[in-house]
Amino acid sequence: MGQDQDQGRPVDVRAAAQAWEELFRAQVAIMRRLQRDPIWDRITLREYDVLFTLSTAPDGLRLRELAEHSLLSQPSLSRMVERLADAGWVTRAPAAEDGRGVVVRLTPEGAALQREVGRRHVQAIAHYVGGALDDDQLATLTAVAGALRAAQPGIAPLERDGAPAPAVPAPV
Amino acid sequence: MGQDQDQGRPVDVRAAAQAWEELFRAQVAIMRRLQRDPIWDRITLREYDVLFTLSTAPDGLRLRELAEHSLLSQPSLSRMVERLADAGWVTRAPAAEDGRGVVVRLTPEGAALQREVGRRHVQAIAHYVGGALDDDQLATLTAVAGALRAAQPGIAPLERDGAPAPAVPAPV
DNA sequence: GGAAGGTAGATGCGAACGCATGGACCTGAC
DNA sequence: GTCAGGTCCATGCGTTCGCATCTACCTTCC
Repeated sequence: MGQDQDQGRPVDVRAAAQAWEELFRAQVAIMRRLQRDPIWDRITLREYDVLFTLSTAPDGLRLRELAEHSLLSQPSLSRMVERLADAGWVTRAPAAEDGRGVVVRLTPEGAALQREVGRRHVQAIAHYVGGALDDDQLATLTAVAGALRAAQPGIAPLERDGAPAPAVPAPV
Repeated sequence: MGQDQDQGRPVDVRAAAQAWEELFRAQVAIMRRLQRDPIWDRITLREYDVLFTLSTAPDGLRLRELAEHSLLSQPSLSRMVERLADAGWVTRAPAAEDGRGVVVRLTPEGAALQREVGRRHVQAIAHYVGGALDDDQLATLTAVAGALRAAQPGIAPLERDGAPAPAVPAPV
């Protein structure tokens, strides 16, 4: 039935696959509805995600920190921030402590846009998610999804075919 | 028919937003790990999703039906199916009942590829999801996410110019 | 101090995306 | 029959994506 895990606990493969499929499908269903809401004419949902993350950091964030919270690859995020800066919603400044770094900060216009879009977006979330689950279910979902995410750093990545990690290309 | 929950019960906006954020972040975290697995050298995860959906339909699916289960827009899905057909993994045939329609079907090669990749993919899911949650949590997650998705058809889309909103910052 | 290796972010480039639209076909009213 | 409107899929087009790579800077070790 189960498959042995590194921690030694048997894992129900079918139950895990089913849970992932439901989680994934639910997320897709909600996301598609959110994206159809009539509030994304000024920024895209992905751009909003970046503005939202920045809104939680008054002193700005390094591009690297922003990438950790983003769905995008580093190059894509770099270009998105460039577009956001061109639009006047963020500023890019050299990092004081690290000559390689870039600190991204919301402008007042960007903060205002985030608040305005966020106000309508959270209402939509309450409509689609809060309209489907009661308070107990919301709390349960928050707890279980949080546990799932929190456990990830402690789980090793999958190796290729049971082979050991690839050797360094440059010997001595 | 879905029930109209907006009229009977107040929605906790903050709890709904928090649940959505955790759901979304957990999905992103797992998806990023899955995409890094060394099993996507022949097809992408999105292509696998299409092959998987087709594997559940021995008689094939209309492109329209496939689009309902897909994350892609209709044009993107149309082109993806074209690529899958060029690779020899699916066939496209005119629909018998509808001259506009296209029926997409797995080839034996496509079915074999789906099974092979699927076998490794489900192990990865068991590793990342099953390694993070116990059986009770998996069952809970399956139930709540399923309820969230099942309720969506009964919830009306958001209208332009919605109701006034509280000042709560919204996650993605 | 200086070389070696690692990290942060930018950029070239081809692939894939979504939006808008077009053409073919179906349906229903008359 | 035929015409209007809707549905299904394909295609033109501009945008955005990720991968690979590059430059610049930091850190470590000798």
